[in-house]
Amino acid sequence: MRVTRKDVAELAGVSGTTVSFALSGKRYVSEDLVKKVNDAVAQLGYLPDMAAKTMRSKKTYSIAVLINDFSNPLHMQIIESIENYAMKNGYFVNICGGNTHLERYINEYISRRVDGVFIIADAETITGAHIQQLLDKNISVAFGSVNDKMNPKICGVGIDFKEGMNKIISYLKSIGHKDIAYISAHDEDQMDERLGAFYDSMKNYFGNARPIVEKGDGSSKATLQTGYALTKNLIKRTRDFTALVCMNDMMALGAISAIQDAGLKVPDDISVVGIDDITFSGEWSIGLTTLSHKAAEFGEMVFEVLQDNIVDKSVVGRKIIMPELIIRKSTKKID
Amino acid sequence: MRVTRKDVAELAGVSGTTVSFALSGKRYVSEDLVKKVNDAVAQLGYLPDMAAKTMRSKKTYSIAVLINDFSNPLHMQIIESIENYAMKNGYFVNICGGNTHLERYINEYISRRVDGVFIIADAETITGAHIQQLLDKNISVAFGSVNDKMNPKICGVGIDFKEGMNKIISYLKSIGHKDIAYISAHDEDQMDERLGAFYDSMKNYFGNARPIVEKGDGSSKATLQTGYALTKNLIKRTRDFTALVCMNDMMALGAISAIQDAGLKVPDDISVVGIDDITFSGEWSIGLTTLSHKAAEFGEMVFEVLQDNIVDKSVVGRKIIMPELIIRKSTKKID
DNA sequence: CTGAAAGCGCTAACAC
DNA sequence: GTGTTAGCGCTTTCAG
Repeated sequence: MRVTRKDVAELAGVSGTTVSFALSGKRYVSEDLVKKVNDAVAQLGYLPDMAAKTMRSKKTYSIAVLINDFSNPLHMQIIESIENYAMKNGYFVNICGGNTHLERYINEYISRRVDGVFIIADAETITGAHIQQLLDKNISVAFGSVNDKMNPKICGVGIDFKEGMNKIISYLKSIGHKDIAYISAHDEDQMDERLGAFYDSMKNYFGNARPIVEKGDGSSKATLQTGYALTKNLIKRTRDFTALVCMNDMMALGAISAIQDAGLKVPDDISVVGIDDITFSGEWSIGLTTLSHKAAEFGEMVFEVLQDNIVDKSVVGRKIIMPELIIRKSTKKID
Repeated sequence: MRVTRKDVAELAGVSGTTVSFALSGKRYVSEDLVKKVNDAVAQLGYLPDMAAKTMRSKKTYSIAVLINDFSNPLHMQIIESIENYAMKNGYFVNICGGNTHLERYINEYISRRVDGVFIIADAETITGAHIQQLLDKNISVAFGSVNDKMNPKICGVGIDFKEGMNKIISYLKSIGHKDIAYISAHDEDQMDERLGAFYDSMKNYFGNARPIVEKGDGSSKATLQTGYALTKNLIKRTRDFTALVCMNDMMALGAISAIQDAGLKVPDDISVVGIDDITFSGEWSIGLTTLSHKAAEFGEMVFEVLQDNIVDKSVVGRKIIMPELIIRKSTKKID
């Protein structure tokens, strides 16, 4: 049924070993035989059996992505990019969703010997013990964030929100804004670097320690709906701002909608800035000014740190993406 | 390093064979020994080696999803659902993107012995020959659509757009609309059942063989931007409609934006209906009335037909999802 | 009722 | 330069 190395060897008139080495190049094989082997491979349509390879080498050339929010377009863009680079390097990508079957996933990773795992899920339910199980089995782990307290064996690619927020605020300042509000779905805590960065930036650029902020309760998600509701409340509370920075693009879209519903115009009355640069932010009719995390680069880096660690466990990559401000039409100079 | 079956056997004081059968249940093992084995497994934290299993059984308990549009939220919802059911049944999901490396992917599928492949990518570049390669190697194939001319060995889950469109049009009729327009990113051809279904429904319900339709050129994608542009053109051309059906939700969102820009209101002046029910359609401030394909069910069915075919190649499942109209706030009764 | 042993397809010492 | 062979960890026939 299946074409095996042995078939190739027979057709080429050489030993199985020679087929192996001719294909891998790990030891010299005369040109003559290499050609014979290649011909036989082509003729038979031979494809190596990964399971057998894995059995010997203990490598699968596959990584897993653990994600819990498939509806976040940014996550999907990152995964698309990871997959792209993985494939270029001969790796396969497994996708796993939700935090519900976490224990199961960890076991599967071990059972199936994935070489590495990228965790983009909200880390709440993932404990150090889970991670340790993977590391114990020599499986590389990368996070979609970076901080000082992280287990030193875990790789990571983070985003420099501080600098990113500075880019937003300095840009708004440069076009004449100084009363800048912010909407956040979450309350301020260690999970949300964005809000902290906003406070810092406002202090840096304006010496304003108490900027206008509208926050959701602990349970709200950073959705369009939340953006709409928060902005509605915000406008009811005060109109003392000319620019609104939103925790992410979806919320920004909701915010724009709320602003328009209130009879105001974007960007004429209020400039709106998002964060994330998800695909359709650029396609949006208004054209959302937003902070891009460069999903394609992000994905490439994730794959890079993972692969480096897979190859050599002593190399633990920590990279930081410098976000870039994409100026579109939702922001406008104040006269 | 790694705990193997042999270790379990030694600790439990039985043979490797008994460990196998105690775990698989494929032959009787005395309760006594089963307990000993289970204890040893727990104590050692033994996890089977999938590669070795695959080597014997020729099964990987994994399926691959081939997708070319990660930015389509509906696709992601479907994948999330597939993954969910796959995991429940002990399967792993591989994700592969883009049509660029198609040849590579096919080879990887064979090399890695995935049990099945679900193809949700636009089928343009995927030829019958590609599919045949997979089928030849006993790999199951499922499409995200169904039609009569399909290779009889390929499973599929389709959507009944005809009936779905009837639901839209009959609903609009029931609330007093009769001048109903449609925007489509693509021109009419076999790839786009939706447009054809619209013509049919309009004829059925109103005897109108030439309803108002605004089409993009062959190259435009069904994005928010396209929806905006088409609607703008449409409004410029005619205002002789009270309801607008859009090829998908993203376009509907663009349409709403264009309608508002034209100084009209949704749903007071124009009722808007989308198709797909992507996640944030419900979260949208306006609340989009849309046709749901029930992504969760869709994913479950895809996994089901795949698994059935994996288990028994003579079972080629073809299922049809009956879409459901979700009525929200973008549509309104005409007085 | 349980164990021994062959073999899945591959790699990499170890021969020659 | 090339070939022989011993496993990798598992399942399953065949013996007992």
